[in-house]
Amino acid sequence: MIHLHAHFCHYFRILHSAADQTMTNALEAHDLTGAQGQILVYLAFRPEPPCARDIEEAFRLSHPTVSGLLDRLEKKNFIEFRPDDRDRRIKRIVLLPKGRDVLHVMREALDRTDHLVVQDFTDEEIAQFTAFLSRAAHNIGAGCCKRKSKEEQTP
Amino acid sequence: MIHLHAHFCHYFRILHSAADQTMTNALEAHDLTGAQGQILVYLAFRPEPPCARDIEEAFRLSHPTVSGLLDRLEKKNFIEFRPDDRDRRIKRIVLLPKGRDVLHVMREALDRTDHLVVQDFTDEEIAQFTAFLSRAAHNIGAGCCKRKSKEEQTP
DNA sequence: GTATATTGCGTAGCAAGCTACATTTCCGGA
DNA sequence: TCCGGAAATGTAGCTTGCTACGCAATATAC
Repeated sequence: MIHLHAHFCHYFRILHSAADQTMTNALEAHDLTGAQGQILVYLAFRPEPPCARDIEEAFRLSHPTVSGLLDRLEKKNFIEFRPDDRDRRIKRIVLLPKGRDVLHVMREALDRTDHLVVQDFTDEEIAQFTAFLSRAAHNIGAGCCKRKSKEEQTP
Repeated sequence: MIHLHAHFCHYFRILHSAADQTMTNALEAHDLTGAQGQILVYLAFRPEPPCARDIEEAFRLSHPTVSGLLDRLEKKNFIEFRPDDRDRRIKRIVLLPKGRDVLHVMREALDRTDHLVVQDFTDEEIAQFTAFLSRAAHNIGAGCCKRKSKEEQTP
């Protein structure tokens, strides 16, 4: 197939779509999608239960998107919401045992997908590719966030 | 922001989402989205009006996705459908003047987005990054297509 | 202390991706 | 010729992404 359309956004869409489907297929048996699984991994990594806002920043997603993901995860009993003691606006998101049980499946799926992507890369090429992706993400993301992230507030 | 989630699928999602939004913002004044605009560019590049199936293969999209995109483009009069003389199953997709008029805007938006992504890359780094993306797309796409593409049929 | 701004979340409505299934048309083999 | 499989498209229904709006609670300014 000849691509005169080999712009970056073309590659990004194809890679995202294929990686996402690979993840989703791997998790199908557990009634999870790729996006939902990634949220669970994030929850496990956080020492304290985060709120929806934290997830929005970590994944650079809008809050209705995160809200929908969390609603579906709650309906399926992977997580639950817990009110915050100090701030009644906040709902803390708590990983439930059912969510914890699928973490290893998630991590395996992430690793296997990564491996598939760079299956014929040398270690050095993987490092270069990762560095390029990180720089590109920074380039395209710089200034796109409507709101400063909590860490870089300059009052 | 520290990312313990720096898996490839994480980068791919962020890059796709940001590139797509950049494109969509650039085209907002023309009542087009990024995905719709890319279809128009593809139509202009084809010597003969293609059918929906061709677009599905070129963009690696499912046919309901393409069907929806084309429906919206038709409603907005960027394209029209023309029946094929020989095969009554096929609807040829014809770029209308209104569609042709926005091509330069589209191409500029694509180029500007590309430039944004690699704004601090050297020419050699751009070439390497592109090569990596192409290899990754091949790696993750190999075998993912339910159907052989027309070119590589081995009867 | 009160008025205003900011923040966190909810919801409506849309686009774009998917699977699964149905329908029409074409093609090829018996 | 006819019948069954393949191919192109249509449609239903889901997830995931978005913007734009509204509301309640907190934080800040005066």
